[in-house]
Amino acid sequence: MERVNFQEIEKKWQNKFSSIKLYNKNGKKFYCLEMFPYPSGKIHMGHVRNYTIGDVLARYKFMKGFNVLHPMGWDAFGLPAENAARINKLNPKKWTEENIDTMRKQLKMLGLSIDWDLEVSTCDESYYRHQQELFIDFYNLGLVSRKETYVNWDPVEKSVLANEQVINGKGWRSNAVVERKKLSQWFFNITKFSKELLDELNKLPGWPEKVKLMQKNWIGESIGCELNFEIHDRKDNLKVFTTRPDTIFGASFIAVSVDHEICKSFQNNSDFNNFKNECSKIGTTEEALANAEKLGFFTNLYVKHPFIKNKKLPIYAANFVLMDYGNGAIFGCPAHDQRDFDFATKYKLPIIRVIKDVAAEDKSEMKEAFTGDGKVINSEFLNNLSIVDAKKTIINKITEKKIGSKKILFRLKDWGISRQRYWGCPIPMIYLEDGSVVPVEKSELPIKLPDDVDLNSAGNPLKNHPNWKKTIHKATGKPAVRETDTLDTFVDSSWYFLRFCSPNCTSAPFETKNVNYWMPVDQYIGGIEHAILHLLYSRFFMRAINKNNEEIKTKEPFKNLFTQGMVCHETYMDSKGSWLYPEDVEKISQLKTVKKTDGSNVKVGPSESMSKSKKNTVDPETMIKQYGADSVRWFILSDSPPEKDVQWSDRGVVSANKFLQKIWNLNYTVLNKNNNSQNDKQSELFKKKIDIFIFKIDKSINNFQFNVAIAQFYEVYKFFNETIKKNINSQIVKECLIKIMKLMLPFTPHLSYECLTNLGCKDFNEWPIIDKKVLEEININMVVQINGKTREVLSVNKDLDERSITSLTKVSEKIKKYLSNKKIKKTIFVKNKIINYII
RNA sequence: GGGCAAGUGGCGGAAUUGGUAUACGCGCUGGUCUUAGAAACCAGUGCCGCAAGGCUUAAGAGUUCGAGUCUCUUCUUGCCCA
Repeated sequence: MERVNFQEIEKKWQNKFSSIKLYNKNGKKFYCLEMFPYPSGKIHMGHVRNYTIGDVLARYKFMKGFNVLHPMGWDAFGLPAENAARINKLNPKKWTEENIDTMRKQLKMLGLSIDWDLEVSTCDESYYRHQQELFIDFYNLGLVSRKETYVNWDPVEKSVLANEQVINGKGWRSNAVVERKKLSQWFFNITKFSKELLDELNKLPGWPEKVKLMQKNWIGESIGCELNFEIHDRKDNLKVFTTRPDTIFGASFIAVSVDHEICKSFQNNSDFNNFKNECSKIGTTEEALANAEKLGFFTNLYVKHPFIKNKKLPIYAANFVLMDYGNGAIFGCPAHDQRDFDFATKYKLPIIRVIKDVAAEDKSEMKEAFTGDGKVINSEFLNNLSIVDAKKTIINKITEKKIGSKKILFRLKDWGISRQRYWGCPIPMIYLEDGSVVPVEKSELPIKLPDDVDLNSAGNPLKNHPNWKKTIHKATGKPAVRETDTLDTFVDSSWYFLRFCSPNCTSAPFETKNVNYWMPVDQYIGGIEHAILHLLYSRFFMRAINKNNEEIKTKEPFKNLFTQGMVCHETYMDSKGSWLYPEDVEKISQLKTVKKTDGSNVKVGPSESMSKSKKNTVDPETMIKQYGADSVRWFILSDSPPEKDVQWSDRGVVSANKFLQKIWNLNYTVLNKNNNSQNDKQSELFKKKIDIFIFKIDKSINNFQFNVAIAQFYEVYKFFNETIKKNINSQIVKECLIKIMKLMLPFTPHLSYECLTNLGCKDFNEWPIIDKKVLEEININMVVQINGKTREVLSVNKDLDERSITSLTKVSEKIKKYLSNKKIKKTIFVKNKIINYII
């Protein structure tokens, strides 16, 4: 047996290329992009899977003649660098750059076809200066604003926390009780595009339905109307938003948020303040609101019902109405909204049914709100209408009476981009002495981050810096103060795909010509966890850039999206309840797993997504060193469909390695065989079968069914192995093997390069072309059924008609047995598939 | 609570989209080789049955000549939103 040293050939081929170019100048363009990584230290198996999928596709498209752009970069700003720098007492830039060097080296070990000459890093001045330019452009377009909002404030760290950094109401690091604090923040006005971002999801057939649905729900369009209620005995109105104007005749109260203007008169009322405090304890998530007991505070005020004379509705401040949705005021229709129902029951308010359930008899007393479809009742001019028609009618009436109008509300909020952090892109704005805020002149860009910051004190390091924020307003020469907040790192990743089109352009973020050539990204590949924010922000950015530069033709950045599954591994726990790394345990039998150090029993847990906290991780570099990059690539694609989770197993990678070893052996055998036989018939059949394999594998790759493609390679191997033993001309076997090694090239580039070189192949990068006619010529299997049950399979020529098939089945022993003395009532014949006799 | 997926051997999973269910891999069983093990190779492996044959895609019903695939009901699991 001829053995191959994978590490050796991988090194050899990796040394040949510093970066791999997949450009076919005359081919159609194909922009293949995987979500760029955060340089956290080392690559993990998730990266291996993501980038292997992308690499297979990029190499495949290149071999098919496409002009392929396949770049890589680093999402290099972010909080972990600041934390790591604080612990290790070094500069975040240094920490980040060291990680990038490590990870670039590791990615190269995987043999990815990346054009490293295009590499960008978002923490480089050469990148973020252009981001500052874009920020100023967006500002000038009216897409940036400054607003006061509530934030999670950590009083110890003196910093804003993201929602996920608040654990049980406490700061994740300081453990201090998080406060709600009103802060002035910068926003991108993404809501200006709400409608467009929602509607144009329809223009993305290449996106998973699931992701589109998630975005749709996130944007959350509600069509309803605004309605002004006249406050009784007062001159002013109360503006209410509702999605159910059809239930207006069932209204029995008004509920407003405790922050509503109307409540201001209760500022000094201790009962009200107690109530308000109670409300704030519930929290603000809608889940908490839905589950909490509905509480109200009666304001002693009433509104007039707009359609029922002399009817008054009481106004309550209620804990389930939020100020930041609609106008912070609703009308309550207890019969048809569960929250309103609960509230009305508690405060003994009338429950008036206005929608009749068509499917069921209405009982006299309601036990819960009815929210289904039905016909309108008890509603004067709306009676007997469907809900849809009633909505239209009532909105027209409201508009006619000039007491309101149709209104569409979105759940989507503007994108808050201010972060009180050091390691991010400085926001290029300055505060003048007169209190005004202006962008810096573009000629002053980049606004660089200082190197000498103190990360150990509480608060924003840039704000604490002795002189960084002090500057001069260029136009007036007067002193000014810089914005000390930095941009959310989602901003960095919202346009990096444009920068890749011209990464060295110094005069602008990108060259329009190049962007118009390469964009949109033809295939974007990444994790489902970015289904909403990153992808939505990027879609917003593309639209904003469109507004800024009318020559840009692309509106949707990602034409096709693929979301790969996670990499999972079993978990191991010792008798003390501590997690163990896979390399620290040994499987003795199916039932027994022990700790390597002391032989004690280990509890094996279910396979879960790899995470550092559960130590169920496997280090890619170790695996590559042990089995070779091609084996790791092969295994990560072989076991599961790429969109589903895959379970990492050592057995699996070992078997991948064994198979590639067999392929090497097969190459060796074929190279050393000399058979000059001229058995044309057998050779032709062999060639045809190989062509069919090529057709199938090509199709599987095209459909992202890499696991199926790999299964087919196993079949090809079996077929080759059997064939070699037969009397077939060696030259023909060799030609066919070259074709198969080319098909494997996107999966196992190193092995394929090496084998193809040995086989004397000159055109590595040309995908084998098959004779489509062979697909027609080859025999097919005809299934013969009696009463729908398969009784015989006949190998017959393609396209035989029913009569010829019948004459064949008549002589089949198996079929004769069933048909003797029976009358055939009916025959179903499907060409090239089945014939079914009903007896 | 709402929405969306998905349920196929001991396990990961195939199935040309309504036409041979269980491809391919793992594991397991037996064999060859070997002092032994590993590796490699050969054979077997859904269930019942000695066999002929019958049964089988979470459970149940329906449409159809024919259902893993379509429809309905139920159950279970996963994800997302609340």
